[in-house]
Amino acid sequence: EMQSCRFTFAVHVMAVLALEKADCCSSSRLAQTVNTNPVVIRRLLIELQDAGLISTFRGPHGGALLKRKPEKLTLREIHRAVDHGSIFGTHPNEPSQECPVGKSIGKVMERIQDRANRALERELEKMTLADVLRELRRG
Amino acid sequence: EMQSCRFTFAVHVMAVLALEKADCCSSSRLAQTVNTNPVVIRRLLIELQDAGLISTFRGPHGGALLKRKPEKLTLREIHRAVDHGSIFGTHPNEPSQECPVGKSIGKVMERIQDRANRALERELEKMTLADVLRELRRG
DNA sequence: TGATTTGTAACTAAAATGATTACATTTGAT
DNA sequence: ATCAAATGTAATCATTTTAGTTACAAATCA
Repeated sequence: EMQSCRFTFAVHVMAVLALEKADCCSSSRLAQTVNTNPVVIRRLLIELQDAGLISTFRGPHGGALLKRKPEKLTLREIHRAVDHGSIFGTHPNEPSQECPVGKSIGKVMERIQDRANRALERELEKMTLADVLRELRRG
Repeated sequence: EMQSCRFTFAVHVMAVLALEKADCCSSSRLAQTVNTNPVVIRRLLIELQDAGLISTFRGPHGGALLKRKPEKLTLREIHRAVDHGSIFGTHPNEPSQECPVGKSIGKVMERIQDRANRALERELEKMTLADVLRELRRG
């Protein structure tokens, strides 16, 4: 099903930034550890910055900095920053309005989506970036 | 992000089958209400059948039949039948093994995935096809 | 002034996804 | 037996999504 690695990339990047602490980390260095292109990283950093999770700086010794303690940063926040949209897709073509199911399934699926999304976010909210660092240390 | 409408299609189809009760429903009729091609529906029906949720029959007056009471059929079962895979994608290219984060991030993300998936399934398990029918009736 | 880095646009390549066509197979009715 | 209706299934197409890439202007600091 849906396969975007944006959230995975974002968690990876945030973990590196957390380890660097006060040292700016350039998109090139981040791209190296993630093994992708710096522009892909920069696009991600912009969204993390818009969400208030990091700051970025231009010029020599520029790069990205974590704005908050890892203990106070949940995976839900990272997820919301980079992964909009919802878990399932909706009907690409409008279903038949003559059929009682087709007529109302849209609204019903919307509610199911909401519940599923909230359940996902509740779970992600239980995990912090500090938890990720802890597990990384354990290998 | 990920956008497959297979789960939405499946819930739609199952709701129609539930309303039809003992009458077989052909892939063409289902395709009409979903507004897609019969083959798309047939491929879906095969997976629902493999999961034991419906039976299909060939020949004239053939089609699909619900195998279980809607009250005893959770959305989780429908989801598992048609939507394998996981919520987020993983690194498309192996991250740098020199970086402590790159080295272990795979395992860590796997655990996060597991937790997220389980949370999603727990929520879907709380909803039955009968609940969907009830909401459809309310409009 | 020059080196370094972000921000951003434009484009490419690959993968995923639904839609479509075609046809063999099964089944039931006449 | 034959015919019509339906599934099962392979092959292909078109669209969309996604990551990756190139290029360059803008900012920043030494």
